[in-house]
Amino acid sequence: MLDINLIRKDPEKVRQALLKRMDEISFDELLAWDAEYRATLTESESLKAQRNAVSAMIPRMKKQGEDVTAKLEEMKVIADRIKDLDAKADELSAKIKEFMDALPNMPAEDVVAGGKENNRVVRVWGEVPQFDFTPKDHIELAESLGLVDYQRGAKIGGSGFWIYKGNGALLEWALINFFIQEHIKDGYEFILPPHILNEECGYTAGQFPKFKDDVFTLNNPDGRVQFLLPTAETALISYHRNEVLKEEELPKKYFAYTPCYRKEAGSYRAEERGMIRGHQFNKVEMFQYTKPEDSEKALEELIGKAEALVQKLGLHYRVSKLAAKDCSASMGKTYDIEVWIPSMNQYKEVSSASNAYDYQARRGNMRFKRTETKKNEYLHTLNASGLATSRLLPAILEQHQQKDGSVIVPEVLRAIVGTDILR
RNA sequence: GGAGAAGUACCCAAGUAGGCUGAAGGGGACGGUUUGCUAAACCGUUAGUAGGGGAAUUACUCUAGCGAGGGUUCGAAUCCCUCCUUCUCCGCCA
Repeated sequence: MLDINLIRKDPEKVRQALLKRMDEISFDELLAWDAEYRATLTESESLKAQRNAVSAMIPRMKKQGEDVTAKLEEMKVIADRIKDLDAKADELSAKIKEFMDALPNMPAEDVVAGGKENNRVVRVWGEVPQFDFTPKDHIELAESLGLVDYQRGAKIGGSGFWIYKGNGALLEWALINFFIQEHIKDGYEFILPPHILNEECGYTAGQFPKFKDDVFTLNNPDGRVQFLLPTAETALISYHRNEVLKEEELPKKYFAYTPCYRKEAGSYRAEERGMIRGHQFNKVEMFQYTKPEDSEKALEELIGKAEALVQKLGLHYRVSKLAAKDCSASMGKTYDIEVWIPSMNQYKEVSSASNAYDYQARRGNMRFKRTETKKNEYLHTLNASGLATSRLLPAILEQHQQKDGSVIVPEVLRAIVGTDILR
């Protein structure tokens, strides 16, 4: 949610910012509704003031034995008028909210306009691995090493599901555990949230109402909206919903491990076989609530942490700064970490680090009390995957494969996997 | 799943034959007096917030607000309805 005051004050500035990610946007209608809304409110409130005054008089008049029937009649008319005005105000405010809800975040100053094609690679780490043999893709490796069972995954869950088994399960588990240990070392608090969330979580995150179709919704007979989280961010953003935090407890740093459940309707591509895109994947997610002045620095911290993890796994990757249209709607600035998948001859996202600024905080009414001014201000919220394990596994298998079809286990995972090499 | 009870400010808690109770009292916190220091005692402060009008960052003013949302009424913390949450008991269960 954007601050409507910004639009009132300087609609053109907001418009220009949004045009980086939208084809067209006009605030004329919104501003007209807004003006009418405020006029209606002013009238209704002054009538309420009158009503309150008279209502206070009535018992006193009664006490003195005066006749109040004329006053009662008069008030009846005012009460009706108030009802009408409030109904009109509610209607306008609903329209305004609907409009505001649908607006995406404003891209940061330094975020360029346009889509994917304008994403800019800001860093590359390591080199594209060269093989003196014909490398296998991760599906072949996973099956030949007995790590993943795609057939039975589809049998029990449907297409887009797979099963980790044996050393594959251990490897996945080791990744999750490795990340958990690293985040704890860095002072992030470990959270295991519910996987089924209520509607407000989706609204606060910015997935609702626009992107409702992307998530698995429970079929509740009473019509109550509950859905499977598409990322732990959706849970963590609501952790402090409707709260006012103390300035001295900021920044709040959390991380969570959850599977992520996504419909991914229509987004399959032939090349994205195996574990590149599924309906359920594992991810460890970092999250920060910060003061406004600290969020830029926090974003750099998050992307740095995520990169350090990929480095410790010895995987070649690059970092891209996304153009405005490629950022998700709630985010003002996003970096992606993309890891090299040899068989695809492509980089695939394993982490996305974003600053939502106060966009989500407004939706979820999350503030902190500034000690100096004693005023409440909106927090800034940031999230970063650290990391999506289900996409790392293909990268590890493919990048660390040997001529004989074995795979070298990254050193940091060996204690849990229990072996240096998978064969 | 069945049956009950409850949700009031930082915390505890009073408050229903509807009307100067936007809210008694206590605790805590903060400030002060006393004191060499601490404790104790005493005095004082402790709704904040959101929104509208207006000054247009600070006066002023109005509105809303007693879990949330509706309703009845001239007027609701108080009456009615729906929902949410918590607690207790029963059932089921990792």
